[in-house]
Amino acid sequence: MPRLANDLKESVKRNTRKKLLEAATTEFAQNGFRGANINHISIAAGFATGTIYNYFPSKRSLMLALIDEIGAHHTAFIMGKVCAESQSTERLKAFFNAGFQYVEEYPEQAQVAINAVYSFDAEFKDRIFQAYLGLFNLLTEDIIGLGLSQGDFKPDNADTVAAFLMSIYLGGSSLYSPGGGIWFNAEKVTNFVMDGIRQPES
Amino acid sequence: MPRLANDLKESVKRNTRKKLLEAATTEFAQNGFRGANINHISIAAGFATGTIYNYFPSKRSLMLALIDEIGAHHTAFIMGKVCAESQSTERLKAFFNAGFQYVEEYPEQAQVAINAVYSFDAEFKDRIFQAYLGLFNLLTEDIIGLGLSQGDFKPDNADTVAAFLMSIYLGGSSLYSPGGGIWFNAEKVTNFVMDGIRQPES
Amino acid sequence: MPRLANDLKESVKRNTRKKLLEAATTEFAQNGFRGANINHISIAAGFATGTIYNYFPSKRSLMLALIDEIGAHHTAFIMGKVCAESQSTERLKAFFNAGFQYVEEYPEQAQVAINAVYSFDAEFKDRIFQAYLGLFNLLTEDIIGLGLSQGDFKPDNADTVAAFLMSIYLGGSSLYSPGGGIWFNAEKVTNFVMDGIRQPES
Amino acid sequence: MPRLANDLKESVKRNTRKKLLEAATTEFAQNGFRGANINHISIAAGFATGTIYNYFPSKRSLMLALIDEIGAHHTAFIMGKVCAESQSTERLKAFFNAGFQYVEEYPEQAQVAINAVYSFDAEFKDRIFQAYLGLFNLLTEDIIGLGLSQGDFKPDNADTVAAFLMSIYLGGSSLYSPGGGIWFNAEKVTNFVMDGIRQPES
DNA sequence: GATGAATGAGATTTCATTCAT
DNA sequence: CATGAATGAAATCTCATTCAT
Repeated sequence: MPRLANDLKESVKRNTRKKLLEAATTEFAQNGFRGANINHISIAAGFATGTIYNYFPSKRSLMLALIDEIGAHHTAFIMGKVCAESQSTERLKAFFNAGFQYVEEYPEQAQVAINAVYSFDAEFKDRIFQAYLGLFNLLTEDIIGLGLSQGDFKPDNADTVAAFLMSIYLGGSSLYSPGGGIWFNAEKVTNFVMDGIRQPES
Repeated sequence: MPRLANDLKESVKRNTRKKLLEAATTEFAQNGFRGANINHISIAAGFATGTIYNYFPSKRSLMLALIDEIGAHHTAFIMGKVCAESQSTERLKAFFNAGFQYVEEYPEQAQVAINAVYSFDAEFKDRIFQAYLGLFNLLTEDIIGLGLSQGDFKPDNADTVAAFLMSIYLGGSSLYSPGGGIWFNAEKVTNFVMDGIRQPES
Repeated sequence: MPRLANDLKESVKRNTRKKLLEAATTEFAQNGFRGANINHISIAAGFATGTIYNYFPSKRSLMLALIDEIGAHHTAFIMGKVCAESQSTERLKAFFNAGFQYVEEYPEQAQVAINAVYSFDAEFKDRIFQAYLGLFNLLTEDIIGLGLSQGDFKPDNADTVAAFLMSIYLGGSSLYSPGGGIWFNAEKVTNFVMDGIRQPES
Repeated sequence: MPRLANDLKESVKRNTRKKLLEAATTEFAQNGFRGANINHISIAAGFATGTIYNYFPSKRSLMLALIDEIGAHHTAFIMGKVCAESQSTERLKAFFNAGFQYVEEYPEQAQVAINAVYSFDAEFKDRIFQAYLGLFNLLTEDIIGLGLSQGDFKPDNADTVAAFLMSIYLGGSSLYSPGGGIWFNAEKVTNFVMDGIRQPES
């Protein structure tokens, strides 16, 4: 077979997979895993009902793939903005800024991620934690760890602080409702948090 | 019909309803609303499948009733401990203490409440916010408002602060896993929060 | 609950189960396991599609239950006629007579049993062998064993002869086609077989 | 187009068809007609899913072609060995010998043939009987007929005896399990049968 | 009021077949 | 002629709800 034909097919497949994942994001965000209808996803993506099974062997595996996809996307989004800063304080601010911005720009992806975190399904929970390990490490090492070593933050266990900050991010994101904005803005949250962890100037 | 017989009947009905709600709590906590099986609930409560429909016209209305029940219970539990204190700072501490204690003592109720908060179902979301209005008011008026008027807390919008504190409570509770305890304890959270909202002594 | 109401319900259930198994026999006989349609079975039995799942948790378990049922029925049918005779030769004749008679009277049950024997499904194969163990023992002990001890049959390994006779029965039954009768009759088969296993008179 | 190119094309097509039939044999043997997956067959044969439809218009027609193929092969295999003998008794022995040998050497082909015999599908049943007509005739005329005319066999209706022998062959073959050999060997079966049909020496 | 057998719409998944490249 | 992505009808199974007893 000619090289071009092969390339074309690969690109068609990539495109179809992308469309399916996009449609799945919307469906899962609106209806949750159990409420989502696989056939609707295929149709919404512009295909016949069966097509999705050429790409994902089951509804469950589609969800897992989506978790991976979103975790990577979300992490990369925040990581990019955080790493542009060099001061720990600025990085923390960037973390919440980028984090809340992600929720506003990609509300459906955020919703799916939250679904997974609060899922009754152990596999989903495991997978989402895996998918966000990079983000957790970013927080632990490149923000809190840096702040501790730079003397910007009060001495404390980095993991505990990270868990706390993640839960603040999670709690804040959960309260986001499209159109209504987030109840409290990133600036405020950052200031608040900074008050709690800042090393008092002596 | 004699008065006593009527009373007995009423008491039997109340008891049946209570058992059904208890079984529903467990089922909903473990499987979520969509995953819950109405017939299993009835059986687990010690009745036949149809019995539940003598008390609740539908699965949905059962869920709504459960949300009301849990909201009232949860609010009363925290309110009792908070109002035993008179200082705003102590009240705030009591809020987180009682709050996390509730999650540990009634993990299934807490799980159902969290499910409802993160539900895709607008009606559930509305209802849970209604059910927790009392708790929100407690926070806004009897803790933060008091702290502001007592000069313990930095001037700020009470609602925003309340939303922030609720989201911290929510985030913390969500991370609770039975046996593992809560990732960060009430004391730590309270201290942290206090650092953020305390009026600096002049 | 009154005793009578309970009895009534039990009898209703037994009746429903029986109707479902009857309909299943016809459907499986005509279409095989894979070709059979569970919904058609329920409808043919006079119920809604879901009813069958109140009695059998899956299509597979329905098949297994049917195999058990047919095996017991088939074995009892032949055993009754065989044990009415006391001479080994007469018993052998009765075996083929009753065996072919069963195929003619219950062609669908026979077809389902044959399906199971030739199934690609290891579980079905195992189960049908279990279900016919009694018949195999009847042949081995109460016919061949008896014939050997009575000196009617040529000395040989009883199990091997039993397997051979079973395969003759199976082969003969398989060739049965409704309306066309069996290609060769029981008398002929018995005589034939007798020639092969009879102890020559000295 | 040059002659040679045409020949080449023809040979390629024959080869492709052969590979497809081989893969189909394995798939049908393992999973039966309904359980077989057409796409798997194409892939297993080393082609794309669609290729099989360039050779067979449907799954059903593939099965029918396979039945023809196997019938012819099976018949030729046995016929060759039988016709090497001239005595009816030796031919009968050769029939069972070759028959059981075929089952051992070509277990998948044998399995497909047996499937077809016991199929619920009238068309498959008809076709397999057509495909084995030659073998049946061989038995009727060149073995039993010969035995009768040579005075080796007891007078009887040749067709009935043939049907009986076929059913013995079928029963024996069905009991074959790879590795375990056939429950009773050709020698034994032949002796057994000979006892039944031999003309007693006067 | 309690019972539990029956209901049937709806969901996931399979796979023979098509057809544009 | 080969390819393989796409198709969509059909099948199994679930379960909230009903209703006669």
